[in-house]
Amino acid sequence: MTISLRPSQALSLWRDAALSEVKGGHHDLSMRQMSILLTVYLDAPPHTVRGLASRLGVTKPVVTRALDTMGQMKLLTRRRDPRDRRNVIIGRTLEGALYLERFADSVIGHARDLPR
Amino acid sequence: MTISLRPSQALSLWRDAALSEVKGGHHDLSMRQMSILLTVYLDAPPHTVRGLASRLGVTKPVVTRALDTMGQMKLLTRRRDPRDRRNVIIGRTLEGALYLERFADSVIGHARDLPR
DNA sequence: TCGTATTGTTGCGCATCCGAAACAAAGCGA
DNA sequence: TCGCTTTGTTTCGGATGCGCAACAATACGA
Repeated sequence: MTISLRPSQALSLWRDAALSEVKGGHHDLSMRQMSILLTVYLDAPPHTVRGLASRLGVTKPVVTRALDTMGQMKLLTRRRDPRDRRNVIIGRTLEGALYLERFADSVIGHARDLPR
Repeated sequence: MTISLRPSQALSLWRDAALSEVKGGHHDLSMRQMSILLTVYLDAPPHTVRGLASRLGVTKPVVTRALDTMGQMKLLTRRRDPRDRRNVIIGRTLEGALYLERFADSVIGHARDLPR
């Protein structure tokens, strides 16, 4: 499946979706945080701090802090790996799933009526 | 022109583009900041603080501070309106245009090879 | 000219973030 | 058991963000 976009369409799509998010008064996540959240929900588990850090090319403290914030927002969870208690397993939440589902719908809607 | 996306494709596209941005070590803009930047570059000028604030549904200080930050990043400029010196006109820069051009290419590239 | 409205900025107290380094806890090999 | 490694968190100083309210500068009508 190939989806063709022209530059102005790509930017319009991003702007419209981000704008809906802002106007909706939801979380104001940075690109780093959004990358982490989406990776947790799109890639196969398990997810660890170390894994996410290397996947994103950022340091571990960055991931730890993003988990602090988004954990407090109930967008994901943290728990110790019982098999290797050094690891922390990052899990999904119902709230996070609903948030991304709604976000995806927003992107889809804006993609549908993009200026030609 | 109608572009059809399924939810997982919408999220993958956003994730891949955001991830490239993060891994590229560029600016870590929030959705609010990105909305402002894109609005300035996509909508017809002139752009004012008040106009952007109402367009985004945020307060004026939010816009002022975003302009502080992105102005320092050279992504846009501020100058007084000579006709009504209460107004501040927000302008584009070469650097901002290049940044968004590159970003658009990234989105396009990821949209092209999206999983079916 | 004088009062009032409009525009953008700043001050306040507080929360979050950064990178780098130090750190505690857990696993593991000899 | 005793280092050594690995994992995630915390600390540090400093930057940035927030909402809300007060503010200065400018415009404009009576």
